[in-house]
Amino acid sequence: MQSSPAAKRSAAERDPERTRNEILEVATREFAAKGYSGARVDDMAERMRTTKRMIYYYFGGKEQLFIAVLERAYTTIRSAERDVDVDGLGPAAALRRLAELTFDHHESHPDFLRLVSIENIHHAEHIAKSPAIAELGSPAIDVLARILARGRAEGVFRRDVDATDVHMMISAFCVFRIANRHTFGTLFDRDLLDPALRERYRTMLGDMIVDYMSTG
Amino acid sequence: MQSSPAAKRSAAERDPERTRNEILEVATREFAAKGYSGARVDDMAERMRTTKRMIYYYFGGKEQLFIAVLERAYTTIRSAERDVDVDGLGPAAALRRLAELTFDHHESHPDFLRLVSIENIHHAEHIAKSPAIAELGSPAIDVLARILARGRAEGVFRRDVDATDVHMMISAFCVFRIANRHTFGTLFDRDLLDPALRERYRTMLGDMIVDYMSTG
Amino acid sequence: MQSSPAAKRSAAERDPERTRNEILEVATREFAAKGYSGARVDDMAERMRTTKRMIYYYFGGKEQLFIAVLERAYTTIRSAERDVDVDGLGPAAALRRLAELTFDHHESHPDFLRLVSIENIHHAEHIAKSPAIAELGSPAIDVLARILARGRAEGVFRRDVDATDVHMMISAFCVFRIANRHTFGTLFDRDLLDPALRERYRTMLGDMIVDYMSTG
Amino acid sequence: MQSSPAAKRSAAERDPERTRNEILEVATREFAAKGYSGARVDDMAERMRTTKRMIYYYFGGKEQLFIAVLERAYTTIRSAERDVDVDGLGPAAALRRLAELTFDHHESHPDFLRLVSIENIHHAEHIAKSPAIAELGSPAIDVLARILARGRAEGVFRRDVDATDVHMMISAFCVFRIANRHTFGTLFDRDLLDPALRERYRTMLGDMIVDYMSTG
DNA sequence: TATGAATGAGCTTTCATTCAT
DNA sequence: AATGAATGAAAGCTCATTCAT
Repeated sequence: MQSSPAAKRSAAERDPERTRNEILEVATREFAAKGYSGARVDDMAERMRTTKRMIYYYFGGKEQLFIAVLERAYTTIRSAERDVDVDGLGPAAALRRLAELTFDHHESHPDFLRLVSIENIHHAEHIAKSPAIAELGSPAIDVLARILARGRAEGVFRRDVDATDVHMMISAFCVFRIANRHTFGTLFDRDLLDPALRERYRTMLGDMIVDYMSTG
Repeated sequence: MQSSPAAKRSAAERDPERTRNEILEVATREFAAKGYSGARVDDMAERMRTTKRMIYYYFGGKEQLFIAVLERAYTTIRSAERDVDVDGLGPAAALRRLAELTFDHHESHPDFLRLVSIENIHHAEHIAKSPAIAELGSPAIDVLARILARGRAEGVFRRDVDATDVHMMISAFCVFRIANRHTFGTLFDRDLLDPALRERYRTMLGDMIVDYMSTG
Repeated sequence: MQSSPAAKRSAAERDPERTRNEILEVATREFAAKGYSGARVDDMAERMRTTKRMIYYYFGGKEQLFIAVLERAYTTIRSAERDVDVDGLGPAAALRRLAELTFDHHESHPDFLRLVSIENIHHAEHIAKSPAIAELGSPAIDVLARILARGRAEGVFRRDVDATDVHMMISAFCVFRIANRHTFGTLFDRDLLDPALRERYRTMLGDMIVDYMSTG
Repeated sequence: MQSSPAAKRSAAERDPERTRNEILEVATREFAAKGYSGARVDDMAERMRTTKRMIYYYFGGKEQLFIAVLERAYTTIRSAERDVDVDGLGPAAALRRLAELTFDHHESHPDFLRLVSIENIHHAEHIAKSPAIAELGSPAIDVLARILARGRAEGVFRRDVDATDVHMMISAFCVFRIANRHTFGTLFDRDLLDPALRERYRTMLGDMIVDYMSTG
């Protein structure tokens, strides 16, 4: 039932940090691929150098493991948001740059959005249990708020929308492309992630958000 | 040992169509609430007037039941799309009307979008198995194509985008509001489905799509 | 791990009542032998004609099974108590007869007292969850109360003790002999259940209780 | 992952005797509370200043720890029995005094009797493995034998019973009150350990044993 | 004398499904 | 057209214990 531990290098060579990380990596893939309920602890174990027992040793259980996976995923995107540099740009260009950052991050982290979808299916009950995620804040919204203020001051942005709503609009576009890829592709015969279409959608996003902010 | 079927009215009073429908209704709620893997055939049975055995009798198994649930949900929305009337309206107003139809339908059918999210988690493998869903076509895109052609002919729409992409843009906004409600609400402390915000988001959607089409 | 069900006669030949009873019988032996925590559902299953799965089908879980086992055991002894006939006897003889009934029942139902000991280790939490056990009442105490009243009326019993305390005194003697058999035997080198000593202890019990009631 | 031992004072400050004692104390409580099989080595460790590893270091395993716990408990009661002073008393008073010693000891050491019950559930297999416990002898029976001899010589005790049986009779009463407290309380709605009833039961015990010995 | 990290074996329970009429 | 009883297979999790220093 369980692959012989003899066949695995002895417990990740007693490097706890590495073991922990390997578990998180494998778990991220498994949860993203099959959802929270569909994911199998046994299947994860089979793809690790450790045994299933270690998952419980390090994380306590399937649910806590899922929470840890979410924490890692959110930490990564929040960190990317924090690093965005829009200082030298005008409001419109800055807005476009920020939107593209979201676009790019989601494209290069397809597992992240799957986890978010899964978490929504479960009514966000797991992130609610993670103080760590709440503490990450929302750098994107902070940056956005500053861009919007500048744009309004300069008369470039004529809409009076708050940063959270603009963030929602950007996210909606980026998230849909990834999260609804499969049904959309099947029903409308268009692969939203076709590399040939990438630039088109990236530009469309920037245009959409800049047009919206500039009109009114 | 299963709850006494004697307590349940004998097999939906021998009305097969009604029994089938009740199963679908209960199953829709259960799948939407817990996902495909998280849904429990036993739990569904407990909420029915029939027994679990009937689910197998009528549908064959959990997967076929899920496919039937998806078919019903897609049939409903396609039918709403087919009924939209934009004939007397100018291109911009028609575009807005169509977007609002999607907005309204998703808001009044929250289970539908949950099912779509779930189906995406499962790589759309179930709708791929349903010829019925493919046969429904995509009325919204057909209507949209006609609106866009008219708009371009009248010089109102200056963007050269195809109907599928515009449909994607509209859907992205509407879907995100519902499907990502829980994580968004938890992380940014804003309930996207707050009735007090409904008109704001509905208008924002129309503005967004019309602005985008009119600029360029 | 699990003995092939093919080797077992098909599901107790579809006789639910019989299957239920067999499970209870095997479970009584296993719980009595190893305690609640020490008992293994797997071990029970191996001694049955059914599979482990049936235990969950019929009883729901290990705890509910234990409760059902207790219910059966208490039902049996209460029934024996209800059947005692002391009508033609004088108070002292009746008292002795009742004490001997308890003595005999405990001796012929060694599992019962082990279950009671186990239940006490668990703070009686399981019988507290069983309305069925509470409803059995305590026939022994009712009978005893009548004997004591008669004895006092006739001047035979001079102690003013209530029935519950007399019942306790009788039970203490009978229970100890069975429940503490092992430690007592090991420490004092006397097997309290040695058949050769049976009459001696049975008489000792009657003498003890009659002497106590008659003095004062 | 185990609670940081850094949070615990380093190994009981390098006082082996103290560490050993703390382990025994915590283990006594845990075993008494949950039984041998129900007790958890992990739970004990959590209540100690040392780590779980030390249990194995000092005692070897769960079973040896339980044996050590029993040894400590039996040593304590045997010591109390050895200290009883009945020299200036007449046989009846001495007998009563000895019975009360047992009554008092059991009342003030509730864990002891729980351990004895638990050990009986396990067929006394652990004390059988402990030469130390056998070597403790049975002071109570020795004292009792002398009292009985005196009583018979003086014509006060007319029953011809041996000391072991009298000890059994006394123990039965005292043990039942503690060991069967929970089921008795639940079933007959009487808390045998209610402080208000203490004197009543203590007197009842003395009367019972003296009456019995004096009659015949 | 002490200890942080790791773990094999086995536990209770669950789940979609089928048997037999 | 319908159903009560049963179930194989596997899931998540726990437990006393040992490894390696």
